[in-house]
Amino acid sequence: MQMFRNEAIKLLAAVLPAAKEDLAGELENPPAPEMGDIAFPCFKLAKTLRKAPTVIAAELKDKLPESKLFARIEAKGPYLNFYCDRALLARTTVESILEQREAYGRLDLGRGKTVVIDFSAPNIAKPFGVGHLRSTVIGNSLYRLYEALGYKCVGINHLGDWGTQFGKLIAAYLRWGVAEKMTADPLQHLYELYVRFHREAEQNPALDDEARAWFKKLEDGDPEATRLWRHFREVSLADFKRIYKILGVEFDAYQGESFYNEMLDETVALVEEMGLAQASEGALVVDLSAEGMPPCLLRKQDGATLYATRDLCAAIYRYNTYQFDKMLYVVGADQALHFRQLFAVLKKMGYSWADRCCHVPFGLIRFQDGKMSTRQGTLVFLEDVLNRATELAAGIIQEKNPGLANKEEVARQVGIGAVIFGDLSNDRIKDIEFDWDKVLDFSGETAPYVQYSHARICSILRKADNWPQEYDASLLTGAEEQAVINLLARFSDQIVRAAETCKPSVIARYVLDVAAAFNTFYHRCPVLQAPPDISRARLALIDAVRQVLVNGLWLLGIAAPEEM
RNA sequence: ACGCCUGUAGCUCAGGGGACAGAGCAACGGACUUCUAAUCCGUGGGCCGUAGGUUCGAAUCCUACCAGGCGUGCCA
Repeated sequence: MQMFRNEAIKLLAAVLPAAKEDLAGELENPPAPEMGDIAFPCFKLAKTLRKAPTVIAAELKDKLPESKLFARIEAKGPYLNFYCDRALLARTTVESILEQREAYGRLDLGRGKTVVIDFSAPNIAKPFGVGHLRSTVIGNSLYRLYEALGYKCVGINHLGDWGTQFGKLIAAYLRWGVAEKMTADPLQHLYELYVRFHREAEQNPALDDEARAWFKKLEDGDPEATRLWRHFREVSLADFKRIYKILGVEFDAYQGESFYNEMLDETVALVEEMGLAQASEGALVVDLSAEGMPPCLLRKQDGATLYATRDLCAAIYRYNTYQFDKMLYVVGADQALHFRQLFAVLKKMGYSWADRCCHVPFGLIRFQDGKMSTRQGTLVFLEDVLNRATELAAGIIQEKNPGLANKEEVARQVGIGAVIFGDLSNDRIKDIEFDWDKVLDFSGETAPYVQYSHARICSILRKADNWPQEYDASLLTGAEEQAVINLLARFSDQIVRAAETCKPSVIARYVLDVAAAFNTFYHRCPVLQAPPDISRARLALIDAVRQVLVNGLWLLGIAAPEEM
């Protein structure tokens, strides 16, 4: 498609005074196939040329030189519409997909550049809830998107393995902990203790002081506190890794908050040396009133550090380690102010790379009755969601395709794919109301819909076993075929847009569009029963669709089973 | 009180200056001797939160207001 766009720009530049780059920005995608493949609106020329846009479009049509890339170029009202040579578009698109395979859609815009992605970051000693799924799957998808554009990616899991909550947990464990439960199901027990702590602290505020004291002890290296912390961390991490394996998510580094403990004093000292820190109400803060923000707290009254301190330290450490060209923080929108403060402090410290740091916010998952809360014990465990989705998928397979060879594996892929897709298919900034019915709905705009389309293609290709792989894609000129090809040709554009906006939903929507166009084609155009030359061309086309679906689902972190 | 985000079909959401505003779900009506019906085709359904403004052109940009969510120094 880029080839056709460049040609259109070349033609226009030959008859218009405008620069090629400006023309490139003007080109649009027509809303309907009858209107061609590339459109050039003439409104803006009306002023400089002092003519009506419709007149300009008509005149341009007559003036434009011939091009063998376009079947025709027509003026439709104020638009100049370019109609690609359909046979040529079909050939170049299908052939390049089948040549490039897994690499189709990839670009090298980011060659030599590094992007650090901070994502998932679950809190140690708390179960992995559906809330943490968002950061995990969005971050994982962004990792793959940037990688597809040629960037070197560094995925960091900034585990919440330090902070006041450990004081609470230690206090709670020492009061109410039961060793047998801790051995049997450590995460469940820790969760119960955490919930109980918050419930009892409401009646008994002295508990909070006790927790703060334990955290201070932990920071000061108290052996008892350290031993418990280490144990909590160990059992949690083992559990998280199990879930990441189920989700197919990997990290280049697990550098949690505790990782920076030894560097904290140094960082705070640096801020102080720069004269940016000041005492306020017993705490140490960086004043940000000039930036119109509340101050950023670096030390509490008792001298203990805060979240912001460690994030500041982490940012500096990461720049020194990776010299990133971009750093993405995939963290909930409720922390927007924190990141604005963090970036403002970095800027005050004179780090020019502060502008390369970017908060990628997302909306909260909540219930009808409000926000999900670990403290109140209203958490929905991710694993329960994944298991129920998998069971449901297994049930449907049993009903529709009982002879399927690796049922459990496919049920996992479909169930988990549905959960991931449900999270990625809408704009990340929007809040999600958690609804079991919706999570467990496998029809319509869902991963199973896309996976099913893929499986259907695989089924046809299996039946066409040993087809000669010789085809003439220029025969693919039917409306359904062209609709599919038009989408396939625009895959790279969507990857770029998804990465630029940090919105995996762009790819999710795209993959749905491709699947929908394929399904329409499937119902109207026989593949195996068509005349031999058409049949071969259509086999090539559906193989291309299959490849784009696989590549697209990969970018979302979703598997594409060949049968389901 | 202030700041940020969101408001589009009954429900969940696409579209984020350009050609008649689109899907899915739900409802109703059709299509499985034919490549997997987790599918497809069709019908109905809209002051794009409200009011102004910018523009040749606004669901899209600006302002104000309304509604909801989130946040606003010792949680993360």
